[in-house]
Amino acid sequence: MTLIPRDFFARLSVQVAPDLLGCVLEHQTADGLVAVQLTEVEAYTGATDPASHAYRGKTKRNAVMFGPPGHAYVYFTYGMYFCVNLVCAADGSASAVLLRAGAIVEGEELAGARRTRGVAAVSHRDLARGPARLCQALDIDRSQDGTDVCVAGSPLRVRWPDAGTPARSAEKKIATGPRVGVSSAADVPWRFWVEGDPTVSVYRAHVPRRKPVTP
DNA sequence: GAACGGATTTTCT
DNA sequence: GAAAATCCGTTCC
Repeated sequence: MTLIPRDFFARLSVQVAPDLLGCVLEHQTADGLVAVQLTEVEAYTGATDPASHAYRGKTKRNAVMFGPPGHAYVYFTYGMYFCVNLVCAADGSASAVLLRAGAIVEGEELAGARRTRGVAAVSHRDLARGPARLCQALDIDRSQDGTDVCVAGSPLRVRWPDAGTPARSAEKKIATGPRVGVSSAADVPWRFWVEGDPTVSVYRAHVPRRKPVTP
């Protein structure tokens, strides 16, 4: 098991994002270990990216994005869900990669239990298919915000793929396209995924939320 | 297979 | 007051 060095993240998020495909995110909790191999990510920057949380400057929520690379930025969204990012670029520069989807490679039973919570069973491909689902399967929430993922003692960390699972080799093609759920800067192809992988979430163009009916 | 509404916090206007 | 880096159940093709 080899963790990814911090230098890897000390680049622009657009460069880090495609290299992250195939890497494995692990979360060690009291219940056990769940690991997910990434198949879909999106890059975000700061001041020059209108779709980024950091576009309008530093807030209490996005402060971690402005910090040093190799840390996790976890945010709560739509009143119900968490999404996790890995912070890139130098300290002081807001930049991150959103982890959108992946395949569970360890702790699948535990991940399934977290995802279903007693309801219908979830198929293997759907366990971490989507950013909020990925967090749910790994039991990630705001208490992991700011966690250093580059140290072995951390409960949340990122490592290179196993030797036998070359997801990011010449065999696998990487596709790019517009980011999901983003209304501004939709022309920037900063979404990266492993072509043909069943765990990649289906693309949905941004649909503006219909305004509430006020009779 | 696609489209819509609901849940509900953080942030900005 | 409204929109957002979402998911899920329901409804209608």
